[in-house]
Amino acid sequence: MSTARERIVDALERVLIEEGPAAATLEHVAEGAGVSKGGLLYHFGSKEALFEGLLGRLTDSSQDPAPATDARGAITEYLRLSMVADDAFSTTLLAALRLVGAPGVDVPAALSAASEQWFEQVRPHIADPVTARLIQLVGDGLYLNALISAPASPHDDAVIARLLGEVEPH
Amino acid sequence: MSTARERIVDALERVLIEEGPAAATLEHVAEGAGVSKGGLLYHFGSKEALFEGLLGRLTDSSQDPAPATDARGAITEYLRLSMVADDAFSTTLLAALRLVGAPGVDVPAALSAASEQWFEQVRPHIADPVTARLIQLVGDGLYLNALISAPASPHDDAVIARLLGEVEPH
DNA sequence: GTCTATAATCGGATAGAC
DNA sequence: GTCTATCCGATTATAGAC
Repeated sequence: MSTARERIVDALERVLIEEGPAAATLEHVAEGAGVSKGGLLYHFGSKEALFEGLLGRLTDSSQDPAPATDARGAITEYLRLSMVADDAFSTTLLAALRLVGAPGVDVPAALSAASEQWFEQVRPHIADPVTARLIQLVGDGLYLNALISAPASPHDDAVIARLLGEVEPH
Repeated sequence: MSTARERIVDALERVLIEEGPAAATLEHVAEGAGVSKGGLLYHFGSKEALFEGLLGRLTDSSQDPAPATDARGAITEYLRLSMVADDAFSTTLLAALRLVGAPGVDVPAALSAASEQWFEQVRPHIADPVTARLIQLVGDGLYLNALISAPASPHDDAVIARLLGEVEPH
């Protein structure tokens, strides 16, 4: 059974992604979590603290250990998660992206650190640093597309295949 | 001399990028443009209309004709603008990115359309559609990095150089 | 730990003078 | 075209009961 704190952050993510930052009021988030505004404020003493709760989750889940496989597996998983963006980490990340510019919390710093941490799970598998950066940027590009709900391109799979070819030439 | 409407949208962009969406109140934007709240509301009848003013500018500037050069030149310019993000189009685009999720305006649709329009200036120079999509995704990745104020990687130049090599092999 | 008031502030929008 | 004054709803946060 999940704690009230977790349910509240879950609700915050949902509201941010589905209804936007303006809808992320204390009352509305509380309602989504099945508690009252007062109940929410017991767990998070202010709106700022609530947002920091989300950033804390972002930091935590970016440190989740990778299923540690071979290079192809790691890279495929990295890019495919950026593409479909339906796992826990992607959800938290996309929610945090909608918080960029919120007052009192340093969202960019948390996002930079988290995405860097997350990419550290693939980097060891790639010898060439330029190839590594290329793959990271493509992952970031896929997240930007998810942020603006852009449809996937029919060539995305081929792009991933080509990148895989670059780590295991010929 | 710029019109009042233009100065107001200029101020909106500045506030969105430097202080975030929450600071983009009618009064604060009006102050940045050197007019009163009432003055702003004469030009844009509501906050929604103000935001649509920004999206309109995004649509317009994404149709600016490219300086039409060769493939290398077009692609270099495309990626370098995404990287430094200090031109008019990038400023408008980064401001609009902070508006994602705002009520009453379809920011994702405007952003998708604009970024697609913008990329149309390079696509004709690239024969292979997979390479084209790869370059587009890298450009998007660079914009995401600009959105979260992430420092440029020392390998970004090499990434661009490699992509240029893919359109003119050997 | 969770709830129901209530206080205090802020933001969007209207009306009307100039 | 631009301003000031004002209204009204929404939102954050506090106080205190249960």
